[in-house]
Amino acid sequence: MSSFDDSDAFEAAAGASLAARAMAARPMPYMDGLNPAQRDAVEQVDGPVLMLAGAGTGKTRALTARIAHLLSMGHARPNDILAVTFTNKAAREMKNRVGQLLGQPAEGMPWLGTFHAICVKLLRRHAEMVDLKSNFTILDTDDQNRLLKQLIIASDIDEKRWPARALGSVIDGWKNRALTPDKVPAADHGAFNHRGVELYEQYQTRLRELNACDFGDLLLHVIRIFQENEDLLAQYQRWFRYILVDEYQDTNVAQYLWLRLLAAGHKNICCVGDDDQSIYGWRGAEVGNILRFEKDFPGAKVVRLEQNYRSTGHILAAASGVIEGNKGRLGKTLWTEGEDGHKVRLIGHWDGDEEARWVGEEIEALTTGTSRIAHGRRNVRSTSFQQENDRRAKGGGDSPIKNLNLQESLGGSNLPEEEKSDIFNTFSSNEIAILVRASHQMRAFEDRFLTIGLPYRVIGGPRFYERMEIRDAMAYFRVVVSPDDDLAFERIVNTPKRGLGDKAQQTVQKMARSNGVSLLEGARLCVETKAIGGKGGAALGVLIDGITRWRQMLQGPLRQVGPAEDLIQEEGAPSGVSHVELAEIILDESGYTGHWQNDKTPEAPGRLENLKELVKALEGFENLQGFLEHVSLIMDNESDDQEPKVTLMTLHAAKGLEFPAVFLPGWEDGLFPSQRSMDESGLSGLEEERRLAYVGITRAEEVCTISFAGNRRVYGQWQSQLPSRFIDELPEAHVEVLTPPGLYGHQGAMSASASPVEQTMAGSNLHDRASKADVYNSPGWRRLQANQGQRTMRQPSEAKNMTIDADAVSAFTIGDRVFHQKFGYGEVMSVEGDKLGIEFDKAGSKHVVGRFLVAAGNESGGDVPF
DNA sequence: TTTAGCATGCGAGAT
DNA sequence: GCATGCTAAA
Repeated sequence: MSSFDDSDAFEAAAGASLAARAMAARPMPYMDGLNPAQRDAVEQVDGPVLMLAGAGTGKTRALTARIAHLLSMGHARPNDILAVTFTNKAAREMKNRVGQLLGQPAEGMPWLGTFHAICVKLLRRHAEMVDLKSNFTILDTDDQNRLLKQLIIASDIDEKRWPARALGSVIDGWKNRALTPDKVPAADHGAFNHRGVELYEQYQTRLRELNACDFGDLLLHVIRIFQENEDLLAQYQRWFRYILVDEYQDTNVAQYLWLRLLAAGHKNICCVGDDDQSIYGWRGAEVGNILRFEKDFPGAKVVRLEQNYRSTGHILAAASGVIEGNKGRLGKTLWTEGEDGHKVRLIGHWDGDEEARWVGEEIEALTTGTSRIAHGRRNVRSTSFQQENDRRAKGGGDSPIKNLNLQESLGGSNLPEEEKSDIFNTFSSNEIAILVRASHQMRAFEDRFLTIGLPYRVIGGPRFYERMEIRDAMAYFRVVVSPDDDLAFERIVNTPKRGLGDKAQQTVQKMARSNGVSLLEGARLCVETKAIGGKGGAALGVLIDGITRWRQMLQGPLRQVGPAEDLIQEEGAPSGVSHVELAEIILDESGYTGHWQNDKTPEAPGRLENLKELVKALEGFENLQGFLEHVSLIMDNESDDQEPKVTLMTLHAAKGLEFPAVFLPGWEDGLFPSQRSMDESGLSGLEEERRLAYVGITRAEEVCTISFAGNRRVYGQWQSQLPSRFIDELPEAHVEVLTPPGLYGHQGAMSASASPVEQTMAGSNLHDRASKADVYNSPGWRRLQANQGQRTMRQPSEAKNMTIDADAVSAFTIGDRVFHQKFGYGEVMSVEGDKLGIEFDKAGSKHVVGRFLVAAGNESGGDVPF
């Protein structure tokens, strides 16, 4: 515990000078430019405060100003403040911005972080109170699933019918609700074929044996420690004199309990959030927490931030119109001093491909200034964009893995000068985002953008550390650092392939179990006793020798991993090998790098690239132990490429972001709102979807374009779609209905038979929906319907075939110059069916599927269907 | 033991 | 439509 006291003293000193500096310059400079509501939220220092911050109302600004205020007015020292966020990104951003307000980096805020990071810190100190050692490992979802799978199989349950993932989410659900196995209510006992609770219990036992915990445990263990040790809790209550919580609407029951315990004494808790942006119910968030705040904390002051600095009047009005459909809101009305701007644009398409094609064309129009919208674009909006850019330019962040996140996810910071100069006449690609409900919707857009050569980036998907190669590499590091890490050993023992299949691995398991040793030791015994012989045994022997050798190369006398701040690198490592070099050696000598070098699949170069990045990331750490300590909590996936690109992501991923131009495709009932959401959660599911719609619209600063398609392929099957009910809820006065020019009727008649699908499009449904809402009386809407009425001839499947034909491989012959999104320019060397052999200028020779290629230097022809 | 070929089933995804 | 995971063959 001594390190705790020491670091506090140090941090207090640092904080005092922070505050002094800020004060010396001018009293309360952080208040500059705050509106009255924001000031209110900043100045109400004591007692419970709920800051209801609508989208784009300067929430982070107010929150960081509040921290600056607490510090510089002497209410608190940096280590007196507990500030929790959900994501590392948010924590980083808050740190940076507090630092900026105070004129120097806010290094000394030890308790600003995510719920999980703070819990890790607490739990390392008090691990023994919950039967863990302070060097416990944190399992991620993947580890968790493998462990659960073992338990399921051991219990003689059919893993096919009852997959580990399902059990994992059941258990996570319980942990989100702070339910330990003994507290699971009877109503839930049927879960997982009535074996859920029993398996949950076994799982917890295994975790304790492995000296490990999962993400949920981080919170639950800390809660238990607090509940069982009044004195300790009281101590922390005194230490954390001021508590701030970001995105309070996303807290789950466990987080709520955790906060309530800590705030119980002084009640100086300031929660910031927006009930209208609660979109994470499916992962345990309880909107109820924010709705109940005033009951939970009697006498709470509620401040509403309603002045919006982001979006135009029409966009705000459209968003407000939609969200008003929800019941049980705390209620806010966003307003702006800015212009009304453009109305929200609405457009219908024949099918998903046409929607993607139209969006692609519209983006080209926006970026080249040929769109009507782009003309006369004024220099008004960009306060927020500008601020964001400034912040990023200064930023860099204090993250120890800088290399991986030089830029925030959108990469907007370092536009070349010429881009900046005309940014206000047209839109840069960086300023445009396409936000989809489900990630599979992205495919159509990716295909289209690759075809027309429009640069795009996808946000989301697997994070860096979730990638196979990263997890493999980390497993190697883990085995070297802690030889007892059986889960890691299992992962790497036959990766790359060493001829050690199920049977050999079972032999190792048995050997380890009967001797009561780790798998690594068990494997050693297997080799020594020739229990595993032949080729496999030899390879295993090589691996074990390698691990032993690498272990000796670890710097200094091996110390078990403790709290990160206790890890002090010792000078003059005996081996003379830095941990970065060691990492390279491990990956090389294990054959792992070679494995990917020999791999001919198109992903292999990317994976090698990722491994390089991983090694680079190590530079930011003192040693391997320190790296592993932090990595499961903080690695993220942000690339540092500078080229302006359109952003493609899910609505969920877009929360908290903003873009001058936003496309919201796929507004069709069943897709959005999602059928599954409504089936599972009924009205509350629908309301969450509606909040998602609200989040989507409010991401847009200037131009918001909603679209839907009449036909869509769902799991390979064509389905006719109805426009989303949320479209009916858009207030007419703020919507402009577009008809895509030249989109319809260019195909020519083919067959007169009208399928049910086409009748839907042509006939009553669209029309009924429109007239029922009595919204779309504009000429554009009528024209749209009329045009659709004429088009009774084209099968969706035929449309698709035509697209394929036009895109087809045969478009390329040997000798053609081509472009590939990932590998760049190259020349066609061979053609085999849909696979093309390409000699790339930079990336060497590869086999690529034809549809990922674009004819180079031929943008206008050949590659564009129709 | 590995891998090729077929059956299966599908949401959003921080920590 | 495609990724995942199993069974059959090499």
